[in-house]
Amino acid sequence: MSEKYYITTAIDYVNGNPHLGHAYEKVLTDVLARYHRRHGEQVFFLTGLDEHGIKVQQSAQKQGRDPQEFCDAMAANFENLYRKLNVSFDDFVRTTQPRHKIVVQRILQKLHDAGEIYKGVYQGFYSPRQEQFLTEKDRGADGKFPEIFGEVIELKEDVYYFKLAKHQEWLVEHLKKNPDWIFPNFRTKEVLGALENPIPDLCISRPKARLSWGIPLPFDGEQVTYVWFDALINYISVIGYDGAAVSDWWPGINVIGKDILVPAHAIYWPIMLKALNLPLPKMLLVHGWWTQNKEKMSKSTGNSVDPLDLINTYGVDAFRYFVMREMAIGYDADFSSEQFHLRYQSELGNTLGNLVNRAVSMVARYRDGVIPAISESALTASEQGLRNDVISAVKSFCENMDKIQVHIALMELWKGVIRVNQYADENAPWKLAKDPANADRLNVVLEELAAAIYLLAGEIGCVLPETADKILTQLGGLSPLAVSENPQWPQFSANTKVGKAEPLFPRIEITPAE
RNA sequence: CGCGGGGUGGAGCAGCCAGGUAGCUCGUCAGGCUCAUAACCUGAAGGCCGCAGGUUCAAAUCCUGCCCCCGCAACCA
Repeated sequence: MSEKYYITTAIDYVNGNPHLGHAYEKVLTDVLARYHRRHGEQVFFLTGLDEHGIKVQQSAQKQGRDPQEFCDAMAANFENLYRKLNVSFDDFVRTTQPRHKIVVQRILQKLHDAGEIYKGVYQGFYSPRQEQFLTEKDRGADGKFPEIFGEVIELKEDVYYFKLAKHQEWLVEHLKKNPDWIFPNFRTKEVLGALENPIPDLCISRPKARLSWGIPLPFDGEQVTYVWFDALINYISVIGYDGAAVSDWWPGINVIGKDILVPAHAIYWPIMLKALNLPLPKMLLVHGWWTQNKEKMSKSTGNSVDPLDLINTYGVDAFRYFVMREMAIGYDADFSSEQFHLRYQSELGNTLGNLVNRAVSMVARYRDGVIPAISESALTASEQGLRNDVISAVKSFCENMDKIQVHIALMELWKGVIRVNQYADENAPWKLAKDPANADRLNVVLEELAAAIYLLAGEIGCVLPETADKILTQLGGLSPLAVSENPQWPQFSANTKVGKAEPLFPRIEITPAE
C-alpha cells in the first residue's frame, strides 16, 4: 500500500574523473532516497554512467584500448567513489549494458515506425584532425577556427532526426500549466524563454564510419544513435519498458544539474516521452553548481575539488553534511576549504559530536553505563519543554525535507541538537551527581539526554548514515526508531547499557590547504 | 533593452514563490559551567535587508524603474 518513490541521478559521462559536482548530486539524491525509505515509501534509486560517444571512443583510442575496456576502468572510479559516499543506489546503469541497449533500440524502432524519426542531412564545418563538427562558438575572436582544428572542411552527411518542432506548443502549455514541474520553479522561466524561438528537430544519429561507439539504429545498420537519445532512456530502460508500457516505478523524479536542463531534460526528454505516449517525470529537480572563489570549477583552471581528499581527511559524513548544509538547492554555492573546516569543527564536532560524547560519558560515569529507567510522573516542566522542542525540530526537519529544502531541514534539526545541549546545562547533571539525594532527578536528566539523542539520530541518519549508526551503537546497540507522523518520545528497554564514548567528529587541527 | 540568478549586521550565507518577532555558522565583548572533542550555556554590541518610487493597516518578502556582480546562449553535476 506504501507509495512508490522512484528517483534518479543524471548519468555521468565517463570521459573524465568524478569531481565535487558529481559527488554532490549523488549525495543529494541519496539523502532524498534515504528519507523516503525511512518514511515508509518503496524507493527505487537509480544512478549510473553514460558510456557511449565520440569522446570516449577517442580517449580509448589514444590509450590504445578497447572502448569497453576503457569504460570499465572509468566506471570503477565512479562506482568506487559512490560506494565510499554511502550512496544507497538500488541499481547502477551503464549505457553499454545489453539491458539498456535493447530498450533504446526498441524505442528507436517504435518512433521510426510512428514517423517521429526521419532521415535528413547534416551539414556543417568539420575538423578532420579533431574528428569533430564545429559550431559557431568554436570560432575564435577573429571569426576563424583556431589552429588546433587544423584544416576545416564543410561536410554533409546523412543522419536521422527526431521531430521536436511539432510538440513545441504542447510543451509550452505543459510548462505553463505546471510551473512546479521543474524545481526550483524559477527554472521554468528559463525553459519558456528558450521555447520562445522555434526549436529545430534533433539530430539523433551519426554515421558508423565516424562514430562506432554507440548503439546501432535498428532500421539503419550504418548509423548509431547519438548522445541524448541514448542517455535519457536510461531512466526507463532499467526499470523496464516493453515497447508499450513502462514499469510502474515510472514516473519518477529526475535529479539533474542546471547545465543539462535546457535543452536535454526540459525539451528533448518530455517530447520523447510524449511521442512514446508515456507520462512525464514527476519532477525535474535541478541543482546548481559549485564554484570556487566565485568561479566555475573546471579541470582546465585547476580549481576542481577532489571529494576523495575531503573524505579521507574528514570522513564521509562530514562531506555529506557539508554539501547538503552549504548549498541552497537549485542555486550555486561557493566551495571553500575554510568553510568546510568550520562547519565540521563547529556544527558536527562541537554541537552534535560533543553532545553525544558528554551524554554517553555521564551515563557511564554516574550510572555505570546503564541508561536509567524513569517514570513519567518524575518529569518536570524542564523535560516537557525539552520534549516539545526536540519533537518540533524533528517535525520541522521533515516538513522541510518534504519541500526538498535540505539545507533548511538540517538547520532546523540542529536547533534540536542545540536544545539538548541547553537542557544539559539547565539541569547540570554533573552537579546533581554530587549529592546522592538528587539521584532520582539525575536519573531523569540522564535518561532524557539519551532519549533526545536517540530521537534525533533517526533523522540525522538520512544525511549522516554512518554517524547515526555510531550514535545508536554508543547508546547501547539500539535499533533505529520507527517513524510516524507524530514522533513519539523514545523509551529504552530495561538495562540498556551504553557503549564506549568516542568522539564522532574528532578535532582536526590541520589548516586545510587552499 | 537576449535569458536567468544574486546584492541581507565584521565575514560567509538562509529567509523572499504562500507580506506581519531579521535567522544560521564564524568573529568581537562580558559572564556562567567544568559532564564533554580547550568543548557547552547565558547575555551584549553590531543591519535604515543595493538605490528610488508604488501597492498595503503592514514589505527583506509583492509591483515599477535604476545601479552593480555573476552564470547561460545545444551537450562540463
